Amino acid sequence: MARTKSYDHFCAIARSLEIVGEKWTLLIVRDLLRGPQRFSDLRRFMGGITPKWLTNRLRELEAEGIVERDSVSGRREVWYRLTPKGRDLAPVLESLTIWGINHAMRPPEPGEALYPEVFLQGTTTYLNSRGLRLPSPSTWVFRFDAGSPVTIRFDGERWSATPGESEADLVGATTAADLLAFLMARVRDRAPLVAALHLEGSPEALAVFRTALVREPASSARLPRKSEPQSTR
Amino acid sequence: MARTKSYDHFCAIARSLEIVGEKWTLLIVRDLLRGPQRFSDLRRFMGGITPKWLTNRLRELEAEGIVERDSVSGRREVWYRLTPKGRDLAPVLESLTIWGINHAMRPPEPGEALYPEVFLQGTTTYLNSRGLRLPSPSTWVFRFDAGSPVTIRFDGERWSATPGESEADLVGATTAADLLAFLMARVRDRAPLVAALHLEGSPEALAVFRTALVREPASSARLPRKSEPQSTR
DNA sequence: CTGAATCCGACACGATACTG
DNA sequence: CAGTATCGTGTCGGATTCAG
Repeated sequence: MARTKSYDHFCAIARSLEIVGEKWTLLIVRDLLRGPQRFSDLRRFMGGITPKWLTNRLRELEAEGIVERDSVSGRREVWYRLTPKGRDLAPVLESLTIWGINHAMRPPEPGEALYPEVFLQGTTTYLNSRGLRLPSPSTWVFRFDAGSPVTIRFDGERWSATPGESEADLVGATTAADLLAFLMARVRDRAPLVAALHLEGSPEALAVFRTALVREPASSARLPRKSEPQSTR
Repeated sequence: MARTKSYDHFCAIARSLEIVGEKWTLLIVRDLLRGPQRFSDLRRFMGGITPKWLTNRLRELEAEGIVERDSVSGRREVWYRLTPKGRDLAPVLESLTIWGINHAMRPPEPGEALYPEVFLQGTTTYLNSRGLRLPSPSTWVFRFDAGSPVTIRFDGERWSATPGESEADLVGATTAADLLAFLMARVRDRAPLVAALHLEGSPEALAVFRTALVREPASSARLPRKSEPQSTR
């Protein structure tokens, strides 16, 4: 990209980083992996990016053939979407997600932007990396007090999170903070946190959810126990 | 890291990039993945990094628990090596390598740093991603007019490149540029480039090499043909 | 209200020289 | 060999403004 971002080094990693290694670039790709987005969607999800830099990054990504602009004729909105070259960055973002969850996560700080679309995308990536499976394909929808719903799907093989609502086996109604608290807790600490998700669905679907994600405390083990700070999903 | 590198965003990717997203950081990890290195080794492989920034990055990586310093007592040398947390970054570098080879590589430019250790590391990552296999485990050593030899190994499952020399089925003696020209050529254009590798080994080992990496031109197809610029390994 | 452009200050980084 | 020191430039954040 810019001259100072060049490494002058014959190496695929260096070349890749010259293209996608600048600030914000990979976060833009992360958001576009969920589907096309408008300028203001991107701006919102990105927390503090200034419009100037969002514009710059989008132009650079366009010039590199990673992003395409769609202006819907008649409307003033501009939609940005990934090209196949951009979609091929998914493994990079997945490996960064897995490393981050294993080595760099801490509970959200007060002022931090917290979007279910974003952290559920990370959650499903992590579930895939851990090989968690359900006995059968399942679809769960989470609705939030503020913000759009998200659909989590296990297709029998892999997990995915997509924005919006689909026909679901299970529907939860909660807040971003409560869902995150549930996900960041160790499986054996989750039982008291399930209630806040307000899950609704068939008894079978509820059982599938709890079996996979919650370890019920043995009733004889109700004594308070030293809890480690480290979370284990 | 620095305040301006913070994203204030609850997202594993953002967190990871705050730690390893600054310039040079991932290239340092790339080099340390081949094994412990001294300050000056790192400086050499990195092309143009200034000592000040190499020091900065190493200190930050140390503070993050990604790199450890080893001062051999009595000697002035300092060896840097990865911690397990640092080694866990390997998938990130592999996915960047694969994306870069598929979407961002071009022939080396005149002034560009060109190290066999580095591009053979990328080559084996790419071979693994393509699933190329040999009929049996094999070890190939390449010696260079300038620079240290590199051992390429296929263990029956995966490829790896390690610095130094081991007992080998096949030994090549060549230059970095000639080996790179061979690797970047399409399989069907490689036959005339093999000679420059000066391979020595049993006829069986040579046959394994050529079968896997070279497509011999049919003698009836010797007519010149339009060549595409795109390389296919 | 969306999708930008502009000016300014902070600091990340590069180039060069020098030290224990 | 393994760093420091100094100084210039480019990248980025913050605030404001502008056009459709």
